[in-house]
Amino acid sequence: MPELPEVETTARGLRERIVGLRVRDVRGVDWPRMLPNTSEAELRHALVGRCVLDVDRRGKYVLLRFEDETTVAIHRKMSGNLLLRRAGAAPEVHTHLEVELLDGTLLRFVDPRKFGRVYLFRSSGELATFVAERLGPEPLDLLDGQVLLDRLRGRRGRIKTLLLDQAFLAGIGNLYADEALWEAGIHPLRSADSLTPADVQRLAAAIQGVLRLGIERRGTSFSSYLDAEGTPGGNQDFLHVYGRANEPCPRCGTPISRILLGQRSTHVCPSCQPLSRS
DNA sequence: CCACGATCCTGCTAGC
DNA sequence: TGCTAGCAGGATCGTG
Repeated sequence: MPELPEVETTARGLRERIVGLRVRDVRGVDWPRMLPNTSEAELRHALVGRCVLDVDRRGKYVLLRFEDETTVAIHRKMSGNLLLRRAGAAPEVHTHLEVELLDGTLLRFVDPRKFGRVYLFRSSGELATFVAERLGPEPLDLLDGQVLLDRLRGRRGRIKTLLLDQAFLAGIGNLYADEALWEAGIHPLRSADSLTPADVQRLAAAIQGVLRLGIERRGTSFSSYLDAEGTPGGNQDFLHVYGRANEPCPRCGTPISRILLGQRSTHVCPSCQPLSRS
């Protein structure tokens, strides 16, 4: 599941390879629903002949910035990968979009589960509106205990639910939420207003810590994540709780439990992350 | 504001 | 061995 560190790693990989290249062709859309606000024909018309100016990330979206304020935003959801291939590379299954650049490089959107989405924006205003409607601040920018405390004020929902809310903080998903809460010693079911300022301070530091380490290790390949070159990340070997149900907590040895929050699996050390603060 | 359930998809796994 | 049922999971939407 690509979350902030995986998307950041992909964006960096793409930036190295495709900035400055012009689009020759756009093709291969076999699944119209992945283009909620455009079509293959419109996408081709918007991109062919235009140069890639930069590749950015906002939340879990990769942003391909082209000339004339044209931006393509890609959300990979669970199983999507953005892969660079050399000219003439053999086709691969589950490819739902292929962008050919002038030097022959192919950028493929490969997504077995078909949950991923590709959006086209024709002006920076359109993109800004889209982002403002659904994404909160970037956790790696200016997030300290005070900022997080301010954002939590008045919120009484479960802390993990809030961390997963992209409008609250952008880019955190199930895996890094569990890791950050373990790091901070906070139970995922705690209500936001039960957190002390010290809890919030630790949580802010933990969020930044797990995300930074995730980026340093080029992402977590827990299921299907690959970077732009098709290489898995390295962070899966360093997870403390995610996917480690019944294994000993690395801090205290208590078996990690797996509980459900909403419909999603949540991993917690019942000893390091007590539900009632006593 | 908050919780919960349904929805979208398909590869994988557990169970028979 | 082969089949099937059910799960996973981010975001969105509807209901309570």
